[in-house]
Amino acid sequence: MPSSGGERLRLQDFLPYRLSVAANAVSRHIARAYEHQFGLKNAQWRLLAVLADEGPMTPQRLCGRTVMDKVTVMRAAQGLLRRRLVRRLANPADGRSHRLLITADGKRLYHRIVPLARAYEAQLLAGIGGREIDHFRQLLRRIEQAASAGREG
Amino acid sequence: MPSSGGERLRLQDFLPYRLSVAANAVSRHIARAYEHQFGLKNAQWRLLAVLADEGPMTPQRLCGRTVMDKVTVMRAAQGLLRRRLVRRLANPADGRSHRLLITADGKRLYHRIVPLARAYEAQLLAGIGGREIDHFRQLLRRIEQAASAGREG
DNA sequence: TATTGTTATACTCTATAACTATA
DNA sequence: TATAGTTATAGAGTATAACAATA
Repeated sequence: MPSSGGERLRLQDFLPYRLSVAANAVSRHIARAYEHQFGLKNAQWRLLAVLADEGPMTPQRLCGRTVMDKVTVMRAAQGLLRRRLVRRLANPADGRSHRLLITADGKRLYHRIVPLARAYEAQLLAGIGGREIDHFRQLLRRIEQAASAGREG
Repeated sequence: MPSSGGERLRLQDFLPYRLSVAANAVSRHIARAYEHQFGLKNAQWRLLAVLADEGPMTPQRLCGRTVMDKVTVMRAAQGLLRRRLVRRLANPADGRSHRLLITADGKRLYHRIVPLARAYEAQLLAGIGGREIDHFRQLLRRIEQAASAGREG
């Protein structure tokens, strides 16, 4: 009988652990699939999706929208630029900044991936009711906010 | 209006993305707190918790119990060994293998961390009912299993 | 001076493979 | 030969800091 006295904690029941394991399994699956089928890293797929859905935006704003590090966004953008899936839009008013814009090629690739992404999401949630899914999403958001609260990055 | 034709996907509503963002925020918080207060990396904390709660076990089994890479377990174990928080138990029947055993120092440290871990978990779930939490955990497990299914690695 | 983008450096976790010593 | 543990190497994401160009 290990750890006889004092408090104990089952890692298997520790929410941060379960959250991490689940998220990693999902991310790893997607990373492998999209890398294999489309040559896109996770970070690149995130950028492409945001640019396709929300229009041109600066690298700085992309960091916020994708919750990724500045360096990660930089490297992902460079890969997408090299493949001509996005291009730069200069900012006449401010020579320092620019916006990234998805190209026609980028949109085509994006529209090939969307159905697969939806299908995988459905597969993850197979057999779970719509109300349950909504509720799950809400709790996930609350946990995310609780975890993000009180950090000034 | 970006992405006028074809299917679109809001990254902000894409479950794998939300899951990843939430898990990363939680993991980052813990990593910083425990690194700062106890000098423990996430991987080291996982090992310590499993060894404290489940008793001595081989590195191989630890990989399975913590869902971490072999190399990650190796490096984490080396750190814990260096600090005498765990030690090796030789296996007389098989000279190749051994088990890792948490030491008295390791247990002391573990028992200092447990209340903090519980408190943080409670903080993440503040204001959420017990039944809701159970349900959330169930769905998380289902998603994890759906994501892990069909990989032989 | 402050900010945008960029590069450099380092660290963690992961992935693959090679190596050792036992079996 | 196969396996447990170990080490080497490389990649992705993160964190910090430095730098150039512009404001």
